[in-house]
Formats: sequence, structure tokens, C-alpha cells
Amino acid sequence: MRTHSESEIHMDNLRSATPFKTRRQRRIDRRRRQIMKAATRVITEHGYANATTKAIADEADISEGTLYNYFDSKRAILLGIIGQYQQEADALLDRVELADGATDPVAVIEWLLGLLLARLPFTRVLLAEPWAHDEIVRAHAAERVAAIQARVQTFIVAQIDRGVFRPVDPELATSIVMGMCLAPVLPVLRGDAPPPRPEDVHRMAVATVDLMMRGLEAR
Amino acid sequence: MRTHSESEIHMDNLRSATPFKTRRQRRIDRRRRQIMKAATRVITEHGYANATTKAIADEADISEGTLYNYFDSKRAILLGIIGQYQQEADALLDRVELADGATDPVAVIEWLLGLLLARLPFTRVLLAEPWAHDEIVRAHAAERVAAIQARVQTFIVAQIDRGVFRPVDPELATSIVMGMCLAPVLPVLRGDAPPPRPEDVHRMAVATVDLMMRGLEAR
Amino acid sequence: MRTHSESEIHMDNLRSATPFKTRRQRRIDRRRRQIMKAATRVITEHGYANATTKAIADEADISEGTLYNYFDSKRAILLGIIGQYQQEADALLDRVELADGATDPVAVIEWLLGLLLARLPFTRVLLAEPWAHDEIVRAHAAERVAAIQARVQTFIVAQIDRGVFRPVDPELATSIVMGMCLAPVLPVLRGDAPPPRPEDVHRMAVATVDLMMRGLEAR
Amino acid sequence: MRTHSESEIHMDNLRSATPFKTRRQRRIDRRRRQIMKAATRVITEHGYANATTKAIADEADISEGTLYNYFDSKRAILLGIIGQYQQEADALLDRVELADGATDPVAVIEWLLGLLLARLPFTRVLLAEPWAHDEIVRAHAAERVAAIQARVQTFIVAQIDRGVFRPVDPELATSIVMGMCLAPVLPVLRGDAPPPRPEDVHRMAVATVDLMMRGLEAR
DNA sequence: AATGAATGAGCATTCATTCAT
DNA sequence: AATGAATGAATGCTCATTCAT
Repeated sequence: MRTHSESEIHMDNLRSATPFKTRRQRRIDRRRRQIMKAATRVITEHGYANATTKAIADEADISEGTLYNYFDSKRAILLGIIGQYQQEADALLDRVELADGATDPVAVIEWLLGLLLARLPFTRVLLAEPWAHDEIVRAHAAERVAAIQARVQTFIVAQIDRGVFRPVDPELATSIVMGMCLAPVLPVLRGDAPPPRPEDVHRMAVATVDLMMRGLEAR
Repeated sequence: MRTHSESEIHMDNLRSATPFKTRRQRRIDRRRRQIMKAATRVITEHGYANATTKAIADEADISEGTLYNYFDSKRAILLGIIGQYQQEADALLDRVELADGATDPVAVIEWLLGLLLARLPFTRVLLAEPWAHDEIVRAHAAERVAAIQARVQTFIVAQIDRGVFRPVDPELATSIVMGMCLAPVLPVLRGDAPPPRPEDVHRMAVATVDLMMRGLEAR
Repeated sequence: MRTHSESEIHMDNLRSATPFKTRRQRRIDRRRRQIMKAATRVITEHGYANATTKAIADEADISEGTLYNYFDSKRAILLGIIGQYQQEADALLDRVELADGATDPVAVIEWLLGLLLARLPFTRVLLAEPWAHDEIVRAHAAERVAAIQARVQTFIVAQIDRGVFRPVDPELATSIVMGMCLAPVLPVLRGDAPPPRPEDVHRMAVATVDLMMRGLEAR
Repeated sequence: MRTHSESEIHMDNLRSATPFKTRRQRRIDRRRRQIMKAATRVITEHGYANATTKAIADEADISEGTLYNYFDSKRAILLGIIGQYQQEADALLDRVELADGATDPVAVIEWLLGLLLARLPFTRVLLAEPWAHDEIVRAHAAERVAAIQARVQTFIVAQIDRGVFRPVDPELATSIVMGMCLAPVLPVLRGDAPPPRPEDVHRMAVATVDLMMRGLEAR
């Protein structure tokens, strides 16, 4: 079967153009998601380079051969995972942007931490595997991060214009703000700490926003 | 050669006891550094799991067999790299601690960014490979990060006690501060941005300290 | 394929419970026998330590990778060979034991020599490789020899009790009797002599029994 | 150094022709014996194929390079060991032959068992390694065994002629007699039993001669 | 003569991918 | 469409042998 990439494109076309999919197409989509889910679990636990196609197939409860009916290669599975995550992240950012400045910043950060944690395995794959030095994978992940960075920067600039934020270097501030958001969940991502309970996530968000807005300095 | 561990111990003894090393010991040390340097380049480019012993040997301009005269295994090379980096990082932290509160925070951050960037390949290996899912490597790296975290937290607590910092949750603040420090160099580490010039590093340090101390909020 | 041990167990269950095997199981068994046969040839010619997996695969006319679909390791192949030989040897001993004292001793020895010679390559592997200094292999082979030794000793004790044999030290006598049986075929096993024709085997058995029963002494 | 083989020959010439050796030659001989002794220990423990030149050099307390100043190759060491053993075995057989028929057969067997056991490591190497399937080693060992066999057979024929032994097939009887002599020490050679005490050796010799002369049959 | 670092061919084993059923 | 046996290139590692010092 040489038809995956084409069928992927086809699928995307269908998805954006019309909500109709053939029964066949739905079955294919279901299988692909099943495989990506299994692959995410395996990659999360062992890393992409150490994740064998056999392990992924076992986890997905299908045979190794079937894997290749739905993806061209092991790498294609990783790219699929990244693409899927991208959709969810974009959706979050859309919601934040819509709500605009009116939104409570604590709530935004809490949303973000929530997404990072809820999609823990995906986040791990997204953050850990770019270092995997596979040019294509790297490019995909870098593009993803850049997109998010751009939207955050736009938001910060808007807040400065509006006089809510002090006038700071927007680019550096964006980097630093993103670093601040990532920092509290890093130990969890690394598996060095257990996933926090919802109230912990709230505390994290409050502390992050507090530091982000007011800084460390005593006044 | 079964002598690495013993010779390492010997070396350490000599190092702490006297600055004298035999000509042989110096030759061995030189070779080990040469191999670690080559391995760092290869691992930086391809990731640990994809770095073959052949590639490392080629990069070091020696034969594959010779590699094993100086390290017991591929993993031992990675641990050697981590160990060497650790020494340099500890030295920096010692200097900062000695200088104490009197030090200009901008200078401290600049030092830190400088270390991260000067040892760019080492930093990359240290940050990227804990995800490698090799328990021993992971433990080593985690321990390293924990040590740094502890020293930063001690510093923050001291500043709070002294009334320099506001009373904030020390643990969360430590995470966030570390995230803020790491953030500006992350794109460089990922290879998505070129290494900054010294004046850029200064700008970064200033901006980081400014945000860290005063926050985003307009007043 | 991680299924060897399980499928082996499954096989055993089937074997003892019912004579039915799936088509798949039969194919697997056939392949395993094919590999063991090839390995026996290679090990016979070069010794276990010098038998490469490549040579075994070539001899079995499969690829090296396929080898590992049926055995976990090179050593597992050797253990498989020993295990298979064990079954045949046990079957012979069972038949001899059933027939009991009534049997003509010449016929028994002839049977034994026949087994050793008919399974010449297996015998060679069994006798040569215990020296291989691989603890697991050695233990397997030693256990095998001990089992045979025990049955022979039981037989000798019975004959002494029955007054057919003189009262001799049973343990030493057992060793010596086994040495006597092995001796005539040793040159063949070592490849220093061609395999004897059936009538030669008969002569050997007659001579062995004659010496064993009546000794060298002129009377 | 390309001079080993020549110096070996030279040495042999000197040895047989004259008792004088240069100081240099004596030093060389001493080193060679030292190496063979070390190699015997290592080969005994790990088998020839698993004995590394490093292990042999360590055991002999010299460097790996020095090994090659005294032997052309690893195999040459094994051949040297076999050659040395041969001299000792020949000496024993000479003594037995000289003493002739007058000798107590129990004493002869006891001597033989003693030699096999006293030179346990050598015996192991001689018996175990012929299966190593190295044609040259095999040829050497086979020749050795054939020489001993010939002398034993000559002895048996003489005893038959003299009316001491029954008229039996001399060739088969020789094999079987040798098997009988080897049998009691086999477990020791295999490392499955501890070396017997001198009184045990005597018991073995008595039992072996008893069985050998009178057989098992009750009369 | 002695050393031991350097070599590189060779080894057992793994795994992404293919393809006959 | 699904299977899983077969493949073989690639990997980390070993070790007999060489050779500059």
C-alpha cells in the first residue's frame, strides 16, 4: 500500500472541505489514531529511538505488518503525533485569543498548564524528541514552537500597547514568559515528579502569574 | 584495558593530593578528553541513541577498538561527559556563593548564561539526554539538576530572609527562576538560533533580571 | 518473536495432552529442527565457541535474523540440541530397563553403540561441549550424564543382588563400564576413524561384553 | 621478532645434541615455560577458544606484546603445551616398559592415574581441546594419543603371547583398556568431582585392575 | 627485550521494513 | 485488510596481532 500520504492529504481535504467521510475513511482514521495513541505511550516510556515497531504494534494490539498499512514508516507515526498535538494546541490558543484581555491571566496560565499536563505524553514527545536530531521531525517541532511563540508575543505586545504591561523587549519577554510557564511542569514532564493535583495546578498558576506580573523584588 | 576505573581513582587521588601526574596518566587523560569532545559533537548532532561508536571514533580520529581502551562502553562516555560538565558547573556555583548577596544579580545571570552558552554542546547533551530513558544516565542528570536547584533555592530563601525578595513560595519560585534563566538560551540550545554575541548576552541578562525582579505589571 | 519459551511450553502441553498441533506450531517445530540440525553440523565441525551464527544460518539456508525468530540466542540452540538428544537417550534407556535382566547384554551394548554412532554429530556435541566452560551448558550436560550414570548403576546393583555379577564397588564399576562402552567409539567420535559397519559394531559389542564379563586374565 | 620457530629448532638441536645452552637460551626457555604454565591455567579454566591473550599475559605477569616475542601466535602456545606434556607421558611409558611384565599391574595403573591427575590441567587441555576443531591442534593431539595407544597395544600383545592374558582382539582390547583407565578420572577432569586423595587413587587402581583382569561375571 | 596502545576484522544480536499467504 | 515470518544492514563490543617507543 503506497497510499498513506495521499490518503492523509485526502483526509485533510475532506476534513476542512466537507464533514463527510466514507465509512472506509472513518475506519482508517480510527486505526491511525489507535496506532498514534499506542506509539505515544511507547515513545513516552522509551524514547523515540528506543521505541520498536514491534512494541508499538503490540501496544496497539495489531501486527507489525498492519502498522505499515497506515503509516509509511516509523518516523511518519511521530510526525502524525506531532500534527495531532498541534491541532489541540491551536484550539487552546484560539480560545485564549478570542477571550482577549478580559480573561483572567491566572485562568490562562492554568489552562496552559492543564493542556501541558493533560496531554503529558504528547508534550513529552514534542519537547523531548526535537533533540532527536531527525531533521524532519525537528523542523516540524520547531515550526510548532515558533507558531505558539508568535501568538504569545502578539498578545504581549498588545498588552504593552494597552498599558497593561510595562514596555519591555517583546521578544525576550516572550521567551522568558514561556520559560516561566514551562518551568513548573518540567519535573513532571521529566518523570521526576508525580502529576500534580488540580489544586496544585491552581497554586502553580497563581504563583507563576504573581511572579510574572510583580517580580521578586520587595517594595 | 581494564584500568579506567582504577586509573580514574588514581587520577583523583593525584588530583586532590598533588598536581603531579605521570606522563602516562596525562596521555590517558588527554585521550579521554579527546574522545569526550568528539562524542559531544556527534551526540549533539545525532542524539545519544543515534550516535554510533563508529561515528564517535571517526570524529576522534581513532579506531573503534581504541575507544574501548579508554571507556568501558558507549554509555560510559556519556557519563564521562556529564561528569566533566558537572565539575565546571559546580565551580561556577561556588564562585557565585562565595560572592554572596553583594553580587550584582545581572552579573550572576550573565555568568550563568555564559556558562550555558560557552559549553553549548555539553549543555545540549545534558538537557537533551535525560529523556534518553536510560535509567543510569537519567539518574546522573537528575541528580545534577537537583543539586543546582537546591543551591538556587537556598539563595532565594536567604534573600527573602534578608528582605531583599518578597516572601514567595521558595520551591515554585526556584523552578520559575530557573525556567527564566534557561528560556533565553533555549532557541540557541535547540539550534534554532545562532549563538548570541556577548553584548546580546548582557542584554538578555539585564532583561531577565528586570523581569525577574519587577515583573510585567505596569504601575 | 518473543514467543519461543511460551510456544515451547505450549508445545509441551500439547505434546503431553494431545497429539494435535496447529499448522503454525508444526511449521515452527520444523524450522527449529532444521536450525538445530544445521547447528549440529557446524558445531561438530568447528566447536561451539567457533561456530558463528552466520555459519549456522548459512548451513540452515536462512538469514541470520531468522535464527533469532526461533531461538533467543546462540546458546539456546546448543541447549535445544542437548535437550533433543536427551529425549532419544532416555527412550533407549527406557527400552533397556523394560527388557530388564532377561536381555542379552551384547544386544544392550550394541544398542548403545548404535545410538552413539547413529547420532554421531549429537554425541560429539554432547561430549565435546561440556568442556566449553559455559556454566549453563555444562550444567545441562553434566545432569544428562549423571542421569544415565544413575540408571546404569541401578542396573549393576540389581545384577549383583541377583548373583549375576560379582560383588564389586558399584560406583567405580559403573564409571568403568561406561568407559568401556565409550572407548570403542571414541576414535570415531573424534573423527580419527571412519564410522564402523554394522558387523563391526556387533564385533565391538561382543568384545566389550566379553572383556567386561570375563576380564583379560588367562585361566 | 621472527625468530621463534628457528630458535625453537635451535633449542631442540641443542637439547638433544649437547647439554650446553647459552645464558640467553636458558632465559628464553624459562620464559616459554612460564607462559605455557600460565596459559595452561587460563585454558583449563576457560577453554582454549575463550582464553584471551590478555588473560594469559596477565597470569604470566608479562605484557601482551612480550607473549609474541616467545610464541608466534596463540595457537603456538597450545601446541607448545601439548608438546611438553608429550615428553612427560613418554617418560612414564618408558619407565613402565623398562620394568616390563615383572611390574605389578595395579602399580602401573596407579602410576597412570597419578600422571593424569598430577598433570590435571595438561590432561584437560589434551583431552578437551582436540575437539576444538583446529586442524593443526587436532593432528598433534591425535598423534599423541596414537603413540600411547601403540605402546599399550604392544604391551597387551606381549602379555597374550606370554600367556598372561587371554587371546583377545588386541586392538579392541587396547581401546577398552584405555577407556577403563580414563573412566574413573573423567569426572575429575570434567571438574564435576574433586581430585581424589592418594588412597582413593589406589582404590581406583585396584578396582580397575580387578575388573580388567577378572571381569564382572560371578563364577 | 619489554611494553601496552592501536588496530580492524569479526562477533552475537536487534529491528525497520517487505511480502507471500 | 491483516498477518507475522523473513530479511539483512547496522550496532556495540571483543580480541589476536602489530609496532612505535
